[in-house]
Amino acid sequence: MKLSTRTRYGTRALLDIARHQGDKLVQLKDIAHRQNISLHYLEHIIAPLVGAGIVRSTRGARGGLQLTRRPGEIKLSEVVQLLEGTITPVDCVIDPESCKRSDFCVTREVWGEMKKAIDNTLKTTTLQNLVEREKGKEQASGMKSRRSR
Amino acid sequence: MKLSTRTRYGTRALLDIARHQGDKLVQLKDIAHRQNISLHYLEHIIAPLVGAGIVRSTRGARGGLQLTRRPGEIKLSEVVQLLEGTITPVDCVIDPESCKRSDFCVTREVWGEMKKAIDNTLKTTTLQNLVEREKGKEQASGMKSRRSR
DNA sequence: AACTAAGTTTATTATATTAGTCAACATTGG
DNA sequence: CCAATGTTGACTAATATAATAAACTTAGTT
Repeated sequence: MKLSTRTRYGTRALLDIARHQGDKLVQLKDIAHRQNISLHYLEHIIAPLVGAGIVRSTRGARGGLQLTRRPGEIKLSEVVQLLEGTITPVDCVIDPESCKRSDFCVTREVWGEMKKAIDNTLKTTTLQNLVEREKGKEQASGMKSRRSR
Repeated sequence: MKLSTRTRYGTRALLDIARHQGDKLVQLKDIAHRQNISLHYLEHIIAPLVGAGIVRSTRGARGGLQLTRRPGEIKLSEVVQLLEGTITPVDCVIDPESCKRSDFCVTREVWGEMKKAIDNTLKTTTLQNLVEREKGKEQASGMKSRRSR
């Protein structure tokens, strides 16, 4: 019952883009460095996000990545779907045909409820939420060690 | 993000015991047959449940298995914990030391909420709930095809 | 005591998934 | 053109999962 690193890294990469968006494009290289993820691996992770149109990539010098929608309009459920595929404790929950017992199996029902609980968490969180949390955290820790600006 | 078959088979095995408990002990062989699970594999799955004392096994002729508590007192969260270990989308949620970013990582918070949602589902379901659901289902399907008793 | 129906334990194997690396390639700004 | 940057596909290593097999132990039954 683990999320793959694809999903975890990918989510962090998107959050990183959201936070560093400005005039310039955000470069993979920099994301990799800031997030401490292998550049090569990150390339593979970003690919499906670009493919799905959640991220736009610009090649060549001064190229880089940018989000195509506002962070508040990107739900984690969508991100996870793209990187992890449909999340489910068991296949039969999304594909009853995959098990003969589906019709009468009650454990299947519980796993279905589990999936719903998960989906609900992801559906109600956007990249914007994450950005705000991060800002909040930075401020909180900054107040302890530094003088206020 | 899948549950292992251990957990799924194990849950079904417990449900099977709960439903077939009576004067006689429930035999592994019969569970394996009814649930369509390899006997050998089932042995491995039952072991930790016996070890944890949720199930008592009696050896020898006429031996078999029985629950040590009433089904209403066995939560799925406990069963899953024994078979799957602690369920978590990412290790850092239960062990902050496992990642340097734990202190300031906001994706970690979301995965934590996901875990909570999962735990909550499992905490609120008992074997007894499953037994009742199963009985309900059988009755419902019986009404269509058979005359009532 | 011998027999036998269980459950127990340990090894082994096959397969799938995941994580990660490497290298060649394509595009574009300057 | 050429240097910076993203794209793609092939490949590998490590790990986890699922399942099977076989030898072993225990405890009723006769």
